[in-house]
Amino acid sequence: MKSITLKDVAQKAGVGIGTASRVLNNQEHVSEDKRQRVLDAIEALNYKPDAIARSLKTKSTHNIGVILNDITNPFYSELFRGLETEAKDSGYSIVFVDLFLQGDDWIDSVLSFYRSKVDGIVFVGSTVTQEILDACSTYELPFVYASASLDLPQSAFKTVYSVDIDNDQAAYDATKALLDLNHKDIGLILGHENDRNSTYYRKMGFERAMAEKNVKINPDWVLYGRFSFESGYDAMKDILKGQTLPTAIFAISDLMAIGAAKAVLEVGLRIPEDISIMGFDGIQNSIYYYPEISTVKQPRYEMGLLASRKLVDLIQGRKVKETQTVLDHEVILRSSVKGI
Amino acid sequence: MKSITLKDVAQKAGVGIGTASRVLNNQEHVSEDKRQRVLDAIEALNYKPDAIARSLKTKSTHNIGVILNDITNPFYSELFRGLETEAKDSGYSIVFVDLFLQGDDWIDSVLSFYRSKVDGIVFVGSTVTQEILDACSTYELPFVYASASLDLPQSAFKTVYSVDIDNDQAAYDATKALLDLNHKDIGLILGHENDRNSTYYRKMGFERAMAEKNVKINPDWVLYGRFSFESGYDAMKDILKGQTLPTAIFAISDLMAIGAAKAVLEVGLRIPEDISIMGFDGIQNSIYYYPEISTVKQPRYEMGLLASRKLVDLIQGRKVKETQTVLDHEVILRSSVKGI
DNA sequence: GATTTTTTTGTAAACGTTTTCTTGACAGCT
DNA sequence: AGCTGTCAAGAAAACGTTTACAAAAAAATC
Repeated sequence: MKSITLKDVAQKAGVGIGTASRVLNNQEHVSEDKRQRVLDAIEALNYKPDAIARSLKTKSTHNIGVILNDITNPFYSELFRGLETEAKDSGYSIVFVDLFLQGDDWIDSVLSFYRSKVDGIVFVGSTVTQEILDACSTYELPFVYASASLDLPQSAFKTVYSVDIDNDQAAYDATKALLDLNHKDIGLILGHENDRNSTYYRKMGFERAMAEKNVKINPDWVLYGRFSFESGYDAMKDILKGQTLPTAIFAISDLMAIGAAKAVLEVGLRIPEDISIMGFDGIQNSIYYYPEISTVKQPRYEMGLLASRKLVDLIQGRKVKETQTVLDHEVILRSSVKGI
Repeated sequence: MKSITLKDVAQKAGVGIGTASRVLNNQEHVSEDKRQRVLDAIEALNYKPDAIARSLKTKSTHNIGVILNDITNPFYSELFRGLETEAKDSGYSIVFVDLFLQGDDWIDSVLSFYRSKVDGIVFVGSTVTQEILDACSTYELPFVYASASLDLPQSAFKTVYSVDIDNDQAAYDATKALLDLNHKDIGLILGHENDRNSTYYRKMGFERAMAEKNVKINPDWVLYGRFSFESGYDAMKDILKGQTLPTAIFAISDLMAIGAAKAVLEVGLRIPEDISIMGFDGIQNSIYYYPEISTVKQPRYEMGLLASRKLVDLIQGRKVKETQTVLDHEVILRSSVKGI
C-alpha cells in the first residue's frame, strides 16, 4: 500500500512538482487554471502532505515540548489545559513530559526535546536555572516559563520569557487577610524545602506581612511539604502534636490545605471555629471540599494560554511585548476561614 | 550556525557515510577499528542524529498519540502518568490531545495524528465506535483503548486491543457492598446520559445487584452527571429536594461522590449517619476528603502502563498475548459508608 | 514588431538519514 | 595458484518535501 505523494498529485494534474508544491502552500506565481487542476487532483487522490518530509526541509515540526512536574496536581493540569488548547489553535501539537517519576532532570528533557526537534519548550513550575538557560541557548530552542520564579541575578533575566503571578505579593495578601481577621498564631505549610521557586517567594510574602504587623512567627508552625495532599496532612499532624495550636493555617497549595483540613477534622477540631484554613491556587477542589477552602486564586488556564501564545510568537519570530508577564491573583475567603 | 551531520562525522572519522550510519545504529559488518574511529568522531563533534531525517527514511517517529477527554480529572491524569512513564521507558514520546474544550471530535484527532505521523494511538475513556475503527484502519495506525468499553457487535472486537476493568462487575460489587450493609434506598449518580461507555456498564451492574436482592430502584434517585464535582453536587441537590431520601448514594466517579457529599453536608445531614456515600475510581482525593469516601479502586496507573506497553508491542510487530486485558478492581469501604 | 520586463513553469538540488548495490579484500579451499 | 565464499566499506539512490534556478511564456514597453 503505497502512499500518495506530491509527485502523484503533480502527475495527475499534469503540472510540475514545483507548481504543485506552490499550490499546496498557496503561494503566488501560479495561474488560476493550474491551481484549480492541482486542487482537484489533491481532492481526487485524497492527498495528505507528509509532515516529516516537510519538516526536514523547513526545519520546523510544529511541535511544542512541555515539561512539568506533576500532571496529577490539578493546578498543573488546569494550567496545562490552557497551554494545550491555545497551542492547538495556533497549529501546534504538544509533546509532553512529566518529571514526577523520572527524577527531576529538566536538562535531560531539554536534550530529548532537542533530539526530537520540537520548535520550542514550555517549562511549567520549574525554577529558572543557569543550566537550563545554557542548554536552551546552545540548542537554540526558544522557551517560556509558566508559573515559575526566576532565581538568577537580575541581569540574566532579560532573555527569559515567563508568565506567573507575583508570588510574594499573593502570599502577603493571603497572610494579611488572616491578620486582618485578628489571627496572630498562624502556621505555614510550604512546598519543597530547598526550592527557590514559589515556596521561597511565598514564604517571603508571609514573613513580610507578619513583620509588618509585628506578629512573631512560631518556627514550630512553619513546615515543609511537597504540595501534595499527603504532605499537607502530615505537616498538620505534626503541628497538632504541639502544646499550643495556631488559630489559622496557611498552606501554599490547595492540596496541602485539604490534607491539613482533614488532619484537623480528624482530631475532632472544627474548621473554622477552632482553626481557620487558607490554601493557595484556587483549584476546583477547594470549592468542593467541605468546608470550602479559602484560597488565593491563580488564573491558571490563562497562565497556560499566555505561555503558549508567547512561545508561538517567539517561534514565529514575532515581537513579544512583555518578557515577564505577571497576572493578577485573588484572595478568596470562604467558610474555612473566620475571624476571632 | 550549521548543525553537524553524519557526513561530518564520517569525514572526521575518515570513513564512508554508510559505515558511520552502521556504527550509529550499531549494526554488524564494521571493523572494530573503524567503529571506534566513528564513535570518537561522534563524541568529538557532539553529534546528535536528526530525528526528522531518520523518520523520513524509517517511517517511524517514535511518537505515540494520546487522546482523552479531561486531563483535569484525576482519574485520567493518574492513568496518563502510567502511560507516559512506560512510553518514555520504551523510547517513545507522547503527543497529547485533550478533547474537553475542542468538541468531542475523536475522528478529527485521529486525522491530525495521522498527519503528524505518530506511530500509534491510545484512546483513553472513549467508547469504541465503528467510525474510529475505520479511521485507524484506513490510516493503518495501531491503536489501543484504555479505560474504554466496547460498544460494538462482538465480531468486530477481535481486532480491538484494550485495557479496562470489568465495569459491570465493579458496579455490581459496589452496590452489593451497600446492600450487604442493609441499604435498600440507594441513589445512583451516573455519567453522561447517552454514553455507551462506563456509564452504561456500571448502570447495568447496579441494576443487576439490586434485582438480585429484589430491591426496587427509585427512578427519582437515578440521575446523570458529567463525572465532575459540579455535576455530582447538582445531582445530589436534586435528590435532596425530594420528599423521601435515600440512605446511600452510589456515584460512579469519586469527583461526583465528593460533590454529592458536599451537598449532603451543606443541608446539615451527616455522612455516614444519615446518608452513606460510595464513589468510584479510587483517586487520591477520595482518601483526603473528610469523611473519607468509599470507592471502587481502579488500578489506573497500571492501566495506563499496560496500554502503553501493548501499543508499543503492536507498533514493533511483537505478538500481543491478550487483545482485551481486564484488570482487577477493589471495593474499599471507608468512613463515608456505614450499615443500618 | 522587436525588445524588454514580468510572470509562470518545470527541473534539479537540497534537507540528513538509511539502505541497496557494487566493489574490493581477504581467508579458506582444492 | 586459482577459485569460491564471506565480510567490510564506500558510492549512490531513496524517503517526500521545499526552493533556487533557469527556461519559457506572456505582457508591457518602445
